Amino acid sequence: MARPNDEVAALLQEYADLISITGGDAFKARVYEKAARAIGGHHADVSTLDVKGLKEIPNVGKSIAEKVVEYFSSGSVSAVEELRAKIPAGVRQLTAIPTLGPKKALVLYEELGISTTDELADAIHEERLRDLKGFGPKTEENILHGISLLQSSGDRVLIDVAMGLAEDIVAEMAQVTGCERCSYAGSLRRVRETIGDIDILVAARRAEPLMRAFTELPYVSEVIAHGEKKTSVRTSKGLQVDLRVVPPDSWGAAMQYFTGSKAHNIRTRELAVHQKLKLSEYGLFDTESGKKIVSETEEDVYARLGLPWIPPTLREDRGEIEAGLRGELPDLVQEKDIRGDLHTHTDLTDGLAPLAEMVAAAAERGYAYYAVTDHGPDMAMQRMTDERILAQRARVRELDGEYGKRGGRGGMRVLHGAELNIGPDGDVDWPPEFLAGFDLCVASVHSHFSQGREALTRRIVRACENPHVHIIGHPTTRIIGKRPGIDADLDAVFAACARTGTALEINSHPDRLDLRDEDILRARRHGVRFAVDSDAHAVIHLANLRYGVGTAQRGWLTGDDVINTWPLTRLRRFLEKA
DNA sequence: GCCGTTTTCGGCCCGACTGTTTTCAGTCG
Repeated sequence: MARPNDEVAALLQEYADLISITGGDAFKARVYEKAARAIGGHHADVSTLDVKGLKEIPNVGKSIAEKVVEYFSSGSVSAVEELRAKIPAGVRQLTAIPTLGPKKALVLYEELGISTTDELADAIHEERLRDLKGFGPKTEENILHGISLLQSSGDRVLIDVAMGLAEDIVAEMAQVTGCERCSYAGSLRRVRETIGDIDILVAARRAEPLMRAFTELPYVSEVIAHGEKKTSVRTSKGLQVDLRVVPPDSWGAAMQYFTGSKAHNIRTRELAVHQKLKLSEYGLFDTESGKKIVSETEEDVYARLGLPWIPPTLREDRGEIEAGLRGELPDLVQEKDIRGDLHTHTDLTDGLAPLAEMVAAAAERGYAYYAVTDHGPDMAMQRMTDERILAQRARVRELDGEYGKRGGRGGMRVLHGAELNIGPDGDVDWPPEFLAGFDLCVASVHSHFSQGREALTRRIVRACENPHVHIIGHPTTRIIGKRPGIDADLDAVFAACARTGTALEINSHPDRLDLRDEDILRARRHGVRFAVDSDAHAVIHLANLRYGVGTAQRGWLTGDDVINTWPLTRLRRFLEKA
């Protein structure tokens, strides 16, 4: 079930789209977009707010506040309904076709009555677009190509897939003569959970050799646009990659611009305008004289706008500008702050690597502690028994003895834990006296995802109330792009975690990233603690932690919010759940 | 439609590329 805030955000976004399509005031459309974002990201449930409360949300004024109230009291908004009556839903969907925007969509509907993708494809094949003003042969071709892209998914990809490709391209570009600096930017640098396209930025005096090398990369299947300053390609897997080449002395302004987000950039440019400045990817300029003020580093650009450097993971216009102006940006948790991983598997259950290999790899990462948490017996296919887990414990204690003495700072302590299964009624695998033998327990939902909302909520709250459960693993159980999160009352779960001293996991596996950033932001307001874990089932998965840390940053978490940045003595006190 | 250290009206981010145009509109990010 969608949050009320998300429902309203979708409705306002639809209204904004309909305003654009009907040729309404573009500024008005933008305001509705901004309000949609603000409401979608607002911490409080907007269905409980009155007009006065709603108006306190930025970019929500009287008119929009009244529409929101109207929506919750009557189930619809008359202004939206009026536009819906004029423009079939299919027309709005036409704008999902790349290269086809609101203006062309309206022409197609008004002149030819086209309101679906199929009708559009037919009309092109019947050459009925030939007489329309602004529609030439190339436009027809682009639309047909756009339709096929839309139909062959062309979806966003998981962050690890995009990161692998981006790091490869950056390495390739760095080899090209004349490349002075090269980096990825965009949503990848902001560590969004999925990536729609990859932005690569290069600083060089001459762009041409880089553009050529870029289009000649082996996995490029199509060149979408090819100009002096920008080239866009599509890879054989359908991912779009944009290369921008800027003069070396514009590097900072260009990184700031191409990192985005779009909403964040609009805010920074507005700040510039208010100071009689103009901000673009080439630098920060004085509006009147046109003279460049700064552009070499991001720090310079932000500083001249009166802001501290804002970490990319915060650049979503979720209050980071205001916090920056007040000097109250959070001191975000960093990957180097993580002292240990608290959720990992071995080949005793469904992991691939033996205990000793996982522990050795963890020590290699410089951890101060590391927990082994294989599945309990309730996950029947894992064939866990008391004997097997106790034998593993004995081996863990031996390894703890070995690794605890190594290294300069007291070595790495190896902890013995388990990943328990939260059953349909909130019970977990073993009785309390057996659970007491573990150093820590993660507990997760693995089945019965579609119980009712109340039952799901009660189930997880019960797990929190278990004194031997320390961390709720992958709390919503979503699989990105495959399975939605469970429909539990997350605010009730967050409150229970805060009350019982149970941490919420930020699972770093790229197809989970669970909790997600927006839920972290809400949970944080309840005073919950978090554990950023890899849930590694193989040695290479340990490195996924970077994505979990990025997600934690997107949830504005500091090191103090994350229990596995703490020294072991403080962590052990937390595990007592006193 | 929202907003305000140029405040209650008049602004509202900025630039690249493409296609259909002879000077610019549309789309995208």
